[in-house]
Amino acid sequence: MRVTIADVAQAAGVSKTTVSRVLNTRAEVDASTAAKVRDVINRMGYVPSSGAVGLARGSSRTVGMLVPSLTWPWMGEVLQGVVDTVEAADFGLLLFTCNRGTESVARFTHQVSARAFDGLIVVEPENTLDMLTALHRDGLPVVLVDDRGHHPEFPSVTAANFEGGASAARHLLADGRREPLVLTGPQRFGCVRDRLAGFRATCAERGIGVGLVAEGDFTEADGRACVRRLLAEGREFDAVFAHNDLAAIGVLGALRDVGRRVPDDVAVVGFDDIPVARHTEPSLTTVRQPMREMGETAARMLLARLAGGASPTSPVVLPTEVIVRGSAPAH
Amino acid sequence: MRVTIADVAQAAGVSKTTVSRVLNTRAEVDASTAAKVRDVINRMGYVPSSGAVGLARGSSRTVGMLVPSLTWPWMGEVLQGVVDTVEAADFGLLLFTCNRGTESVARFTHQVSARAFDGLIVVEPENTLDMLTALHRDGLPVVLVDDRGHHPEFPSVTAANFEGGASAARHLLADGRREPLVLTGPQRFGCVRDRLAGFRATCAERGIGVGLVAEGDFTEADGRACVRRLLAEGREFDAVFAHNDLAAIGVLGALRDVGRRVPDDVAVVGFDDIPVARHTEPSLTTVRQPMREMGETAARMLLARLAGGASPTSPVVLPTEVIVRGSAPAH
DNA sequence: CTGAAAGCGCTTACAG
DNA sequence: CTGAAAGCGCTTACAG
Repeated sequence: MRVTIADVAQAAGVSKTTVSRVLNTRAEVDASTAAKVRDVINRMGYVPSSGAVGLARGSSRTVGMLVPSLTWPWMGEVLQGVVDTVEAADFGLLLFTCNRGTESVARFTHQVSARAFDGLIVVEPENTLDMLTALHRDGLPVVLVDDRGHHPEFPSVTAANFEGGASAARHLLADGRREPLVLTGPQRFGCVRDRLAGFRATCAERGIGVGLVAEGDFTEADGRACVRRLLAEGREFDAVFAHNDLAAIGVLGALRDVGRRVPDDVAVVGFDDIPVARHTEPSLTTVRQPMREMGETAARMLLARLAGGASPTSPVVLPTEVIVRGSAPAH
Repeated sequence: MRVTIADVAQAAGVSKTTVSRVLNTRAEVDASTAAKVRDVINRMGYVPSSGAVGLARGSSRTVGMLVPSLTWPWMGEVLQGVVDTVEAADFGLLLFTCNRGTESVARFTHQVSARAFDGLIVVEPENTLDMLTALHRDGLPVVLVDDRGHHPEFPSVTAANFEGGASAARHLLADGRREPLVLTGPQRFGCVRDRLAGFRATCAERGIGVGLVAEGDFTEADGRACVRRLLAEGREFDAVFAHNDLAAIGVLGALRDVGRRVPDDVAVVGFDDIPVARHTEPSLTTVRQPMREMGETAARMLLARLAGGASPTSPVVLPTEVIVRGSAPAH
């Protein structure tokens, strides 16, 4: 059978209390006693049961992570950032998705109440916000990785959306573009409004109006359809700022279909810098969101909170960066 | 404070034993007693502590998953398949990576010994195989999602690599191609040898020799370099079968660079069907691996094993499928 | 510096 | 059908 703290105690000729103390490196233990115990521990290959420790201490050294979907193009980077940070702190990561609606949410809340983890990282909690608010008020530490909404109730990390939009505008204007189309995401998202506002503000500074703004839904199909429709209506533009890369890919497709050259006739800038971006034809210039860093930051914030620290009351904003590729080269 | 089984027992006027029995839907409980207890449970919002249950029962209703990296293009699909299956069975999923070498491995083994989970799913365990073998012999149920090696010791799920290679050959031959180049992955991987063997066997059946085989390393850069080098050496081919999509993308790039037209001059078939494949120029014909289904299958196998069932002794092989796109159209 | 005992919140023989 | 008690493997006052 597996070796327990009692086995170690017996083999070392001390009490379980003493073994526990050397395990938790309490100062009070005599050096030679500690050495002896450590020796036995190593010899027997003893590792404390995480379940028992958790029960006794009332915490599990585990954080939960709730994501809407694991197959979104940028999710892997966020996850990797979180996992790296959490593992480095010797915490476990319990992963949940809520892609199957009510059932998943119910299952998830259950896990929460079961105290399976000490704190929670949530990525874009669109349908789960009410539940999260309740849990948070109930004492569960929560950190959001979230660009979509503004949720002052939670500590959160987000990308510099306003500045990202502004940098897209600067890039296009520097290239001499004067008639931009902005293809936004759903305008109910905070990130969308911020990206648009940043783009507009910069254009306004330079005396350029943004006449053409279309609301999309972040999908490739929609990006393609939208550009087709506008061209069919006779609208003209020499640049497109799409609010995410998938939509930008749809834009590239539509432009190719109708024979407009990118970037000669129309320059295209996306947002996100998902892995596909470097492989489109032409490759996609885009405003990069530092997804991995966002995951790392969220995890660090949560761990700090669990260690007793305070959480920032305003969102932590990470910088974006224009990645220049073929679809909108430098001037 | 949080409500415990003792609180429920007291409020319902029964013993903890009885509460536990209705919790675990044992038959012996009187119907009206059970109803009363259930009522109290709902009213108090009681959920058993997973840690305490785990300790008492000796199992955690949690499975672990160990992956080499979370940012590989197809990992999200595997993960999603595993998570969906595991969640549906009311198990938790503890996620680990071993991308930081020895340190991560050590940390991970520690978690295992701590009995943080009941069983383990491992994706492509290149450096961790010795450790896994030890754990498995020690009684930890393990299932592999693994195309790279052949590990008879473990239950595993894999894609039909031989047949996948054969189908790539059939597709290219049907299109009239007669001089294929095969750009393999590292030949120490079982999947690579199988894909190559399947391709060769089908060509041989049709009387076509495979004169040109190059060993690559699965990266885009290598795929590009390899094709460049072969062309510079004056080698000719009218088709490329790359053993993964990333390498195939490199191939497309190299061919474009030197002005060869795809698919007119050279047809290209990849392997995997990662998300990028539909967005390359031309879009990539590829042999699809059913990543999500592989994740689901592995999870189901592990859960069955944890429920006391036996595991299949030979690998479970899931079918591949040729996804026809622009780089190698149907004849 | 060290240990006996209680406690964390459950489950499970065992007895009735 | 129901409950008192022991036990799962730890930690932590408390006493010495």
